[in-house]
Amino acid sequence: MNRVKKKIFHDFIAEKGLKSTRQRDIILEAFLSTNRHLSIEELYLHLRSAHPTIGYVTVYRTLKLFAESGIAREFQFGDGQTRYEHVAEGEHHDHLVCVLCGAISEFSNAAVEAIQDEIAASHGFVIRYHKMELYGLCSACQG
Amino acid sequence: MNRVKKKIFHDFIAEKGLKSTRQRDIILEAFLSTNRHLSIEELYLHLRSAHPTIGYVTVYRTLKLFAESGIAREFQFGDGQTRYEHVAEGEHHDHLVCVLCGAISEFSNAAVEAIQDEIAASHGFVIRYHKMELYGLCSACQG
DNA sequence: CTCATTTTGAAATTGAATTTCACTTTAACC
DNA sequence: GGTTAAAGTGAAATTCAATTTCAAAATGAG
Ligand SMILES: [Mn+2]
Ligand SMILES: [Mn+2]
Ligand SMILES: [Zn+2]
Ligand SMILES: [Zn+2]
Repeated sequence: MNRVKKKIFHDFIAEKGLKSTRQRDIILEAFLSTNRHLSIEELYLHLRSAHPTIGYVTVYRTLKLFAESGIAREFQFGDGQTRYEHVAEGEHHDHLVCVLCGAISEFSNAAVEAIQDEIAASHGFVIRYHKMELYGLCSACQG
Repeated sequence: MNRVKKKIFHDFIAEKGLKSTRQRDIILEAFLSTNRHLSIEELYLHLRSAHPTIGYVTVYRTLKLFAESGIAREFQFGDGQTRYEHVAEGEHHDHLVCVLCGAISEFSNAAVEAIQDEIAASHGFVIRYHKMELYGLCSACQG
C-alpha cells in the first residue's frame, strides 16, 4: 500500500508542476516506513542520523505537502506538537491517546460515523472532517 | 446556574488558600455572562473597555484557574487560539465548528457517549475526557 | 495594624510554526 | 550536453500565542 501512497504523492507533485527531489523521496520513504504519529521534530531527528544535510524546514514543508496530497493527516493531540500519520485513501480511524505515556492507538467504529452524520444533518451542517479522540490511561499506565 | 459556578470557584479559591481579588470577580462575571467560546484575547479585549487596568496575563491566569476549578473547559479548535467556555457540573456536550465563519454550535448525544465507553473498554483504556468535534459548513455558510 | 503570602501587570522569554533569502537543484528546451 | 527559468533547500530570522519573571501592590490572618 505504500506503493499506492508513493504514486499518489508523485502524481500530486507532477500535477502541481513541482519538482521531484532527493530530499522528498528520502522523507517520504522514512515517513511511510513507520506507523507512528510523528511530529516534525521527531521525523527530522530520525532522519538526521542517516541524512544529516536534510533540514528541519524541508521536513516541515514536505509533511505539509504530504497532507495536501492526501497521503497524510495532521493532528494536534494537545502536547504542543503537530503530528502526522500516513493514511490510505477511503480509510478512516480515530484515536485513543494516553495522557501518561503518550501512546496513541486507533479504532474505527461505523456506528459513531453514522451518528455523526445524523447529528450534522439535524443541525443543517455539512461535515468536512471530524475529530474524535479519547484521552485517558492506556492499559499499561493504569494501576 | 451562574450562582452555582461562582460558588464552586469561590470554594476552590478558599480551599487552595488563594485570595479573592477584584480582578478575579470582574473576569468571572464577564466570563459567565456569555455563552460563547472565548479566547483569552477576546475576553481581555472585551473587558478592556470597562476595566482598562486589567492585564492580559491576569485574564490568562484566571481562565486557567476557572478550568482548574471545574467551571470551565479549555479547547483548541484549530484556529491557533485556546478557547474557554463555562460548563455546569455533570453536563457535557460536543461541538460543531464552521470552518468558514468560525461559528461554534453544540450537541450532545447519549449514543455516542455510550459507544465511546464500549470502545475504551474493548481497548482496556480508561477515559479521562474526550474530544469530539465536527468541522464543516454551518447552514449559513453553505451554497 | 502588621506582615507573610499571594496577586498583579508589564516586560521578557519560550517554543513551535512559518517566512525570508541567497544559493542550489531540477527539468524543459534546444 | 548546455542553457535557463522555475522550484527547492537550509540557515537564519520572524511570528505569535502561551508562559515565566520580577518588582510593586493587594489581601487577609493574627
Ligand atoms: Mn492514526
Ligand atoms: Mn460548548
Ligand atoms: Zn500509557
Ligand atoms: Zn459558518
